[in-house]
Amino acid sequence: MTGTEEEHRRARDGAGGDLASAPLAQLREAVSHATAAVRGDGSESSRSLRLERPKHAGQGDYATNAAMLLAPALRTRPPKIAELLARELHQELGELLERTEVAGPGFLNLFLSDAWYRRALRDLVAAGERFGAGQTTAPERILIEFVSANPTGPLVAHSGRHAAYGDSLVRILERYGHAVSSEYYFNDAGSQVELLGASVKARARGEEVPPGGYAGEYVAELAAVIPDAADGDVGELAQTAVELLLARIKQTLDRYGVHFDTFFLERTLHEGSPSPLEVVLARLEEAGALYRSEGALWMRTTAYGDDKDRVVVRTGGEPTYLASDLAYMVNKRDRGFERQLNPLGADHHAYVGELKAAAAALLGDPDAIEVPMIQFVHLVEGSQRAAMSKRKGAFVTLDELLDEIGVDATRFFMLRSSHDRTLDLDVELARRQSAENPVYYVQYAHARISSMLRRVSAGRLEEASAVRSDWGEGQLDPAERNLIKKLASFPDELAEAATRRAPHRIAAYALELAQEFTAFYRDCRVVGATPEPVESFRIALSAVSGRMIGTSLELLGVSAPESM
RNA sequence: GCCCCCGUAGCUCAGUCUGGAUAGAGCAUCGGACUUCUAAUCCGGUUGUCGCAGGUUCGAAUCCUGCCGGGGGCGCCA
Repeated sequence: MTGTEEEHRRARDGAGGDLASAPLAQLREAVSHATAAVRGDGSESSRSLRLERPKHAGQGDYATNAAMLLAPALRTRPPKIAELLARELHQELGELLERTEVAGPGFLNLFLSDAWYRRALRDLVAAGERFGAGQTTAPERILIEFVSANPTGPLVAHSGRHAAYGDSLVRILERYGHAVSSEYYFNDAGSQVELLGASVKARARGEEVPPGGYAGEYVAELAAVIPDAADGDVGELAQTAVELLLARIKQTLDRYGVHFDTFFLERTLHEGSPSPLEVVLARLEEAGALYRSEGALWMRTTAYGDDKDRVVVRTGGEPTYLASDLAYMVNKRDRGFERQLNPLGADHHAYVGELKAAAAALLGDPDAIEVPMIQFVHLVEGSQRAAMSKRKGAFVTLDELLDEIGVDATRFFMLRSSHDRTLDLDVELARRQSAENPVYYVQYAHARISSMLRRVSAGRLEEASAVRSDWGEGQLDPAERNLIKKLASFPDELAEAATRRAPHRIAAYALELAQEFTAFYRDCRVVGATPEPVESFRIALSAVSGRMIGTSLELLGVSAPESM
């Protein structure tokens, strides 16, 4: 299957390999060929064969560990094998490879010629917007459901991490080549919503909210806004309150730049006869996955890998959250999504086992659903931990956070560290020293490129950005080479971010790219550089850099200003 | 008690999945650079028991085991 896809891809992009991931793909292919030649058979190269960027200067532009991997099979010392690889690579790459060097325990360090760099930039220009896009060899239809905060209050700061993570992942997965749809599961049924209605009514009457009810200031506001709340029916009050809160949540998300393809109402899983919920329970019943105990209906999730069985219908006849999720899971699959992503807060981690078991039972594969754990955000005020708990309504809303530090800084901070790590966000620092935020550094690099290119005439820019190879013969500056290498690594970074569901990789990349560009800007005159081919080369390099910084920021949902 | 995540520079974090060479950024701090291709920038200095201890390996921040510390969770809440 992937074989024919691969062939198709080659046919489409020509013999030079996939343009969208060139030029590193070409280099990797050359190493792969050389490895096969040295091994003496035509077999596929080892998956762990790597082409990496050495950490230290003087160790080449790229290095491969291929010799060390081949050593056991060939029963030869790695340095010896590296020599053989070097010979093959020189033959394959010709003038593109300046020299090689065997080093350390058996690394083969590759020093690429300026011809290779010029060709790399030419490929980057030719790939244009497609660079790094559509790399996956196995496109999937993916539904990612995220935030899904209960409509019982405004979004809190922590939801901002979920929203930024999910939205960025949508963008990353789409660019990687998947068909992605985003969804907000809106829990508008059940006891929590009922309780909200009761809380609103109590507030309208000037009474204390019921035990376990919602005491936040927004409840009083709702009570004031809804007509006749003091005498209203609790169920109707709840619906009205939920609608108002949903509108507010949507408004916040909109401001945050997060857009959902669908808002899915839980209520619909309970409507109709038989309802989707009843259908899925009947199906599980038939499969012998349900049993009755202590007055409740249980699902035998332990038969599907969970560590304990779970209640699906309570003693009182009310379905649990899991029951709705079972029906929801089937609904998603019936809409054609073969993979479901469902990032959850770390406080829900105990729920993962149930979801995996449900996927095993209903979708035939526990991995049809993935549940990335989003760790908490601690808002810090200087050295004090700000109150993030929902207790007594004392929390920081996402809107308040956006008021404080802005959309771009919030999104960047939320995304720049790994989602499975707790995040300390110092609001005071972000507010007071916003000019030193990394996000501004990246944006500034983008604005600077835009400004610089505005000085170049349209014709000149077009000419420089056309695919050409007459960029001169002079020696490139190290900063130019480093910048090109950073640009060339984008497809790998995108692949990493997509397959690991890790948007923070893109944030790190954006920062590194901005740094490399700034170093280039410092060391190399662009506009007015002489001779003409050098200026042309540098204009093209700047234009590609600007586009890649813009693309990276777009994947994060952060704006890329033309001027600052 | 059991389960999950985390522990890397004074602070905030990359790097861990897939072991590789002298462990990286930003902030902070000290010194320097604005007649500029935008100084929201740049240059230079300082900064490490990769929580601890074993193990596997030619090689461990990375893999395995145990422990310590922080956070979260543990049948009819979501």
